[in-house]
Amino acid sequence: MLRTHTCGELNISNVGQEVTLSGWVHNRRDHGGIIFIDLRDRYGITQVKFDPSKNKDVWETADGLRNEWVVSVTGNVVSRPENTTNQKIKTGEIEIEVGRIEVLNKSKVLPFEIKETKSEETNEALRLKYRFLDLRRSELQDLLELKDKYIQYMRDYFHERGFIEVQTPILANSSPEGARDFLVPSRLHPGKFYALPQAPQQFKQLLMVGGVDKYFQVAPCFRDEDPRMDRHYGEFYQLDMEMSFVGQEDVFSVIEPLAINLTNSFSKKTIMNLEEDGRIRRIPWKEALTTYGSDKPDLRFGLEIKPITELVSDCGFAVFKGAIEKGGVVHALKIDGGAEFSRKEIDSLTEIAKGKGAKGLAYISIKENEISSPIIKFLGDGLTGQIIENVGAKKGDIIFFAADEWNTACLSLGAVRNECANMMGLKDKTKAAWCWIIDFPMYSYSEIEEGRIDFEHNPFSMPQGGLESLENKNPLEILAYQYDLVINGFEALSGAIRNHSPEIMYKAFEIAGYSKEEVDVQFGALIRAFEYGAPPHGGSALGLDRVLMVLHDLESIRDIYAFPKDGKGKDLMMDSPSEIEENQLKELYIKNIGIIK
RNA sequence: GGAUCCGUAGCGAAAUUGGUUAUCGCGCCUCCCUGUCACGGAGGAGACUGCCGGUUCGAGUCCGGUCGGGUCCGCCA
Repeated sequence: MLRTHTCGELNISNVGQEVTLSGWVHNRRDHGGIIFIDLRDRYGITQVKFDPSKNKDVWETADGLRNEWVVSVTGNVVSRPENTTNQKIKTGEIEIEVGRIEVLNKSKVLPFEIKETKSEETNEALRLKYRFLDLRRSELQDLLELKDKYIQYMRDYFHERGFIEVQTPILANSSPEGARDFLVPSRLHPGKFYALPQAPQQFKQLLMVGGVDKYFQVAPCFRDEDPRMDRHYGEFYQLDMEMSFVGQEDVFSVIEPLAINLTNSFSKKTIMNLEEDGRIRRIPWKEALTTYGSDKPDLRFGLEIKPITELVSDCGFAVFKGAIEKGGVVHALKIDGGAEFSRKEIDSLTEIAKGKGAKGLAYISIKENEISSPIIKFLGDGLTGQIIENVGAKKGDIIFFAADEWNTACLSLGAVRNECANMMGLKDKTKAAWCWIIDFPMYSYSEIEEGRIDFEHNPFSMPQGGLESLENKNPLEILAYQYDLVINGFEALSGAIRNHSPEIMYKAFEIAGYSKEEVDVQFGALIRAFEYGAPPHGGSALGLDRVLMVLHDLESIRDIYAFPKDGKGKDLMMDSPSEIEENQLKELYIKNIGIIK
């Protein structure tokens, strides 16, 4: 018998029973005579004691134990003497008087301490190399359990609503749009390759054509792009879903309660910012960019941006005037209490604005006794006063300005807004601010090729107004039934009502410069399927690792993977990626693997 | 591809800004200790200060390069 109970469950009601516990030696306290061991497993810690006067042999074994050895002990549960209970642990009222002990395995001295330390206090590369030790921390165990609970909740949620979970292929096709693919050489078809799916996008749409009208999947997705703090390298999971015969609001009505329930059930955050009817706020993409300078705004704080193009259209400041004459805009961002920013802080904000393409960062700082600004002399006192009044600034505030093309003005002030919130501590960790971003544009100008038009987000979305819009409107003004769900400045979910009509599909691609033949080659399966009675459909994909990270304020998305890759895409524990044998390549009909520098 | 920060015993940090033998806590080893729970006490081992080069009478400290790691930009339909 390796165990009859776990180390977390015994209490005063078990006194008198003989039990067997198995686990790791968490800590050992040797008093010369009596020895205490804290025995640990996933469920908790129980103190076991060894008294030399009662059982010398067992005591001698205990004398030789070291941290992280694995032992099994059998003994009686006894209540602790008065004044020796430990309130800090669940089992602190009792202890085990050991009658029999077996050492199940020994352990080398650990490369880092897991007892009484927080994971972030240890070098992360070392933690990742010894992930199996890091996982022994209750911190990480709790996160694995939490993730399990989220996934369980999601699965139940969708099943209750008539969805079925369907597995889509992992060996799929390379897709021309989007992220870099992971390629898998085919042995049966020399010279051809599979690709790991970046998302089950096309498969789930094909399921809709196949009559599976409510699909979901906890879906693995693979993208070969550089990682970030909120983006795990290579592989991640999405809660993917798709429904037939729905419009945008139908999808929202499935997702909204889920987002709200997950927040309330599993996180300590309070949801703020809901509409009066309890719905999550919907913000058109254009408004989000203008007002918050981002398509994933953090709405835990205000700091709204205001266009003042008309107010300053005739001013004497060449930078403002020049931008407006070229068709650009002037936006103003008031930071309450920002007049206290130092020169150095303003310089660093300027760098942030420049990083988003701004040429500089003009400001008006309203100090106690004076207005300090490098641009007042150009604006004049009168216009300065009007601007201050227009943006509602008061003593102690600072106003930042962006004068540029609309896009650059938005994004640069958005970055400044975000950094100011950091500097002023406005990102309240106890709050969760969800919002929908809707009405994404269908197209935008290509950044690669001057004058060319590209899909702004993805080619599968239905343009608002359908074929008529595509035929009659300026492509840059066509909106898509495309939406994101945002929490605290992070994109949690992305989705769309899809384009299910071959005719509209060809036209949409034609505008982005694809011929009918190219569409047939690259998206042949989908188009062909749509020719056989595709139902209208739409759905979404939620980045579940990222949502957990945000709702639980984790330092890194790596924390919620049992075995994460490091920031360079390596698994330090398994030492992958690794070199392979020559004959493995041969089997795949691949020769001359050389690195092109 | 670019920017930026970091690298000192097994782990976490310090070294008075270029000055003796590189310090402290935890961990490890030995001994003592019968009610602790981050037990306590005494002693001990353990470092080519990431690596290579330079400046200097003298470098953990300054400079150049390189390797490794974190974060950000690009990228992520």
